[in-house]
Amino acid sequence: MSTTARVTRKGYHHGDLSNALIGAAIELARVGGPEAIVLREAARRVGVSATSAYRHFASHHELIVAVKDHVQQELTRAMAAEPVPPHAEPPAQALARLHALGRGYLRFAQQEPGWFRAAFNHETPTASSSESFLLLSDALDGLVTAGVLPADRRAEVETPVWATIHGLAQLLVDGPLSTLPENLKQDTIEQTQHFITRALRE
Amino acid sequence: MSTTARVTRKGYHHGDLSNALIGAAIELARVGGPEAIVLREAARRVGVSATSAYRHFASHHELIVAVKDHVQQELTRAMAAEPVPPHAEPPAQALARLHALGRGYLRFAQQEPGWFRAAFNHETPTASSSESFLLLSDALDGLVTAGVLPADRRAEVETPVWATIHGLAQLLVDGPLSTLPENLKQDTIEQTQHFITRALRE
DNA sequence: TGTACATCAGTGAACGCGCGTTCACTGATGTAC
DNA sequence: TGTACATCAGTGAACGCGCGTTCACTGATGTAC
Repeated sequence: MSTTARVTRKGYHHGDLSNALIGAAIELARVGGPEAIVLREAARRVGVSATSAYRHFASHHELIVAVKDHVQQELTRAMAAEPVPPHAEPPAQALARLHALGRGYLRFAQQEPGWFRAAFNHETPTASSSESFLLLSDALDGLVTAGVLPADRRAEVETPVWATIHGLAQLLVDGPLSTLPENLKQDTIEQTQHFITRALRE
Repeated sequence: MSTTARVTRKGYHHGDLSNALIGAAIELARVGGPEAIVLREAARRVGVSATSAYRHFASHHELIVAVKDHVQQELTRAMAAEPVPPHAEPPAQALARLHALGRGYLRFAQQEPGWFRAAFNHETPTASSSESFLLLSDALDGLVTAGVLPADRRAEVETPVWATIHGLAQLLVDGPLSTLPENLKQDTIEQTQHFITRALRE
């Protein structure tokens, strides 16, 4: 991606310092979450003076926002990349599509907890925060089309579905469920998908 | 409560410094969340040297844990304190009880976002983290007794219900829903309660 | 093609800050006789 | 009831650290003529 394009330093000018700093900051967040995004450390890793960052970011906060933006795109990617098991019947297919998004969300949260925490650290709404929401929205439209969800319930269901998956992710990654053995974590995920299906189904 | 018992300083010895420090730290968390729990600042507010804290806590971390513990008890209290509108029919009554817990949870999160964040900051399981879970567990038992929820689904429903409310709280307090006007926030809460009811009901 | 010069993208030193923690200390308290 | 003394609960100075940011600077780049 653009943020990881590495141009080996060819003298005084770096060539792609902005992206290099973001890349280093992303790596910091990956390991230590949002509070590990330290401007000086990012500069250090790129092999550049701390001050140079100010040619590309007005402040530490701007660097953080850049990382959040990237990480939210990664979340969206993980959701979209989750395979959808094929089903013959449209209703089952539409549900499978929704549940794949949920699995992608949860997989991302579990595999990259630092990034996940960075994505949702406080409200700092970035441009990319809506992208994953659009995927959910599409999947719900699909449920209406497939006749699983009545059209008049479509709107009221959006936030609850999101909240359920998001809450489970929080509990598994950062909360009281984080100490569960992996197989029990998988069980809670399946239970939750089942729970959502029940709430949606006419 | 014990942590807020203020003994006016009567000379060299404070008398209740441990609780006074915890109380100050709780106030810091209230305003600024868990990362605002700063040992030196708590000591400053109590009017005592920073070092004195080490007579009562082995480390900064211990102070944080004490705050988390308190704050989790507050959450439990908020859940238990939420009024339950009376219903004639046992099923409706059992559902009302569950939903009151949810409302208490969400009210606490919205009214005291700093505390809420402190309660769930990373995993640092405290003794009190299970208390609010017990309330949920009781309410679900009540749903089984009232015939709303089949006994064999009782277990699989616990985590999803929790996740849904917890997720909504996160989205409202710290996440993308935090910028919604208050009335729309209330709408999402009602939608979510309805969503849960649907998922539970036989 | 060569040169003057504005602009751009870096540098290194320094500032001010506040943190958690250690250390050797001292004043206050309580207990044994 | 008085006193010696151990223990307890504070103190103040200091350490080492790392942060974000500012400043005046300098080397590299690109463009106008």
